[in-house]
Amino acid sequence: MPFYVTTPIFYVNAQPHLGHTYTTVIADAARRFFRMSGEETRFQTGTDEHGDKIAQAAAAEGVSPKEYADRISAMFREAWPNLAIEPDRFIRTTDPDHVATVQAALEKVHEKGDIYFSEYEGLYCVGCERFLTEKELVDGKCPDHLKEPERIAEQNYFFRMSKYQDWLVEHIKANPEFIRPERYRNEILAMLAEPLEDLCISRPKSRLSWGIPLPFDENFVTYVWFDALINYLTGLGYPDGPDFEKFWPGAVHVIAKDILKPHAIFWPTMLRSLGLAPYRGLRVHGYWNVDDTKMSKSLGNVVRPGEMVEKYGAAACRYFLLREMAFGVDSSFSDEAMTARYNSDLANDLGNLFSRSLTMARNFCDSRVPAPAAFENGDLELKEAAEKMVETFKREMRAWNFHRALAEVWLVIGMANRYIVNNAPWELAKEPEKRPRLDTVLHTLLACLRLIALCLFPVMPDKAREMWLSLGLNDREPDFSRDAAWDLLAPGTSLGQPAPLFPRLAKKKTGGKQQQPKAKSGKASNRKKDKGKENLIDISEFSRIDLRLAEIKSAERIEKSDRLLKLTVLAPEERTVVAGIAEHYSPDELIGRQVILVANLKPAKLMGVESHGMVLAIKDGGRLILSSGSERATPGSKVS
RNA sequence: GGCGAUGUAGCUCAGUUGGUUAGAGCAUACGGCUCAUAUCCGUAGUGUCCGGGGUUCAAGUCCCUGCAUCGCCA
Repeated sequence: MPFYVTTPIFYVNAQPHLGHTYTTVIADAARRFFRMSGEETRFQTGTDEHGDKIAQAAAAEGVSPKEYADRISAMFREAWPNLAIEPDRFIRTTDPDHVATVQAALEKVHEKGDIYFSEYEGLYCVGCERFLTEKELVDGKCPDHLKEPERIAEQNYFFRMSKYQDWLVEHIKANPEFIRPERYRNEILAMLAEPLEDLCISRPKSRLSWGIPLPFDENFVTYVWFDALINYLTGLGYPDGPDFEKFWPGAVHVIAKDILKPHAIFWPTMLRSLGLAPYRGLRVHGYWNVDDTKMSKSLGNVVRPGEMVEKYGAAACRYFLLREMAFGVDSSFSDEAMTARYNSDLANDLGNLFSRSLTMARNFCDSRVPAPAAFENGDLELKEAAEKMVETFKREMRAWNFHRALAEVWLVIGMANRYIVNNAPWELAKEPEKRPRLDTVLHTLLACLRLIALCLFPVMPDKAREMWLSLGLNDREPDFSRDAAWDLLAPGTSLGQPAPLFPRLAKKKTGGKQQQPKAKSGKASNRKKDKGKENLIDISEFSRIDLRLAEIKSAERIEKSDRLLKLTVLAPEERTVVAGIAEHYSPDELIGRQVILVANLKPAKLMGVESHGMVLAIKDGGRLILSSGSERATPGSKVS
């Protein structure tokens, strides 16, 4: 069946980060895998560009919404080629064909009678761009934006989603593969156990003009989901395009867990109303934390794909993302973890395996594929393991278990390294009568490397091609039907010259201590010396603490706490900090004061309020004195 | 508050339908090799499988309960 994989279209209110990168990398890897499995494939990603937030951000910059969207959208489009990500279509919700498709779809659903006009009254938060329920409010304010929502009564169009609820429940129950992993399927079934409300799909133009006008009422624009989700159809040329019939039955959407509900509930009911089959599958992944902390702008720990690729290269980044995260659950990124994977898996195990193999082929066989003689048990074991690897790899990739698929490949990489030591080709090379054995061993080894490279194509296309070419194979896209046989290396073929595939990365230096290799005898005494200095920290340890000047914008007491104040500070971005200073300072006298803030402290919830940093103060007996500079300075200035 | 997930070695995790002395990788220590990117190979470990109770000839695995962490819903 043709395979059509999509990422969500990413909202242009933020620049590409690790989360976007992961979604897009796995979509690309999956598409490469299915293409190599002989399927026709199509892969689409893009950007979502309408809405209040974009209009406001553009206004703040003094540009038009389209100009603003152009700029951010380009950042996404330009980020992907650096990671060997090759979508067939990069779609934008401002593309003319998309606007037309949204309107056509709305028209159709409207004609069917699944859209109705009704009044809605509620508390609207401009920041969230949505109505909030009373229960969501904290002290009458939106907990995310710390603003009181406005009470708005307005008339809007609604999609009769509830009409399709029973059908959807049946469909999910009848198709275990529809939503995966299973935890998310269960979550959706739990949500569907309650009656669904209909979906508001419009905003009056008076309040929001940056959107796609409703075809049946010029006074309204389409609100988020009927605009965004339709992109999956637009890209195939719905309703008449030649690709639509071919690819739609094989549609697989990759998403992060935050947009599960729209994709698992809104979208299938919309498709049903349109008279279309539901997509084939939804694949839901978890979040990437950074250094075990939520990734967030205010913490300044956002990982950008550009920086990551520059540091580690596209292949290593793709490998890490696919290997490190168990699909579906949250995982953690850190430079330490990345470096460890890079050095141990890529440089030491895989890279060195290729390097030593090609070197031996050069030294002992004149850089040509040798002809094998009789096989021994050890040879056959490696062969069987490599053949099994290909099968397991295919099975796990199909099941979206990328980490397991890769673990299987590395199992065989380990075996190949052991195979070399067990057979010691350098010993065989010393005795001319062992020539046939030497040839057999190196031939077996190279055949094994060929299958390893084959499996790695979807994961790291560029490096896999390097491996492939260095094995003397021709420069065409390999696939699993033609190339998965064990021995397709013609004796006599010339091989590439050995070169490090993944040069080792320098280990992170901890305070320069490890720069000098220590004589073994000196080790014990060094340790003792270090012990005496335990309380001293190195300058590098200090520099990990991000101290900044912050200006207090507002302050309020936290209910039921005598000591805590909730502060909103500028540093330079706005953030919420909880400080235990209520017994020493009143909220009023704090406004406008400048203090020193630990800006990269792990966020913590205190009395229900999440604090993003710590304000420094001096304890003098019973007194508490807030820290500050002796003169005023720009909020956000670094303290060092 | 309701529902659910997770809890296994210092770290990250695997443990299929209950079935020998509970595994892998990383990290650590020691030894070996020299083809290789200071790489590779071997050996050595450490575990109250979150606590408590139960079912069973047999429980990391099934049931009940408590705790912790996380998620979703309200």
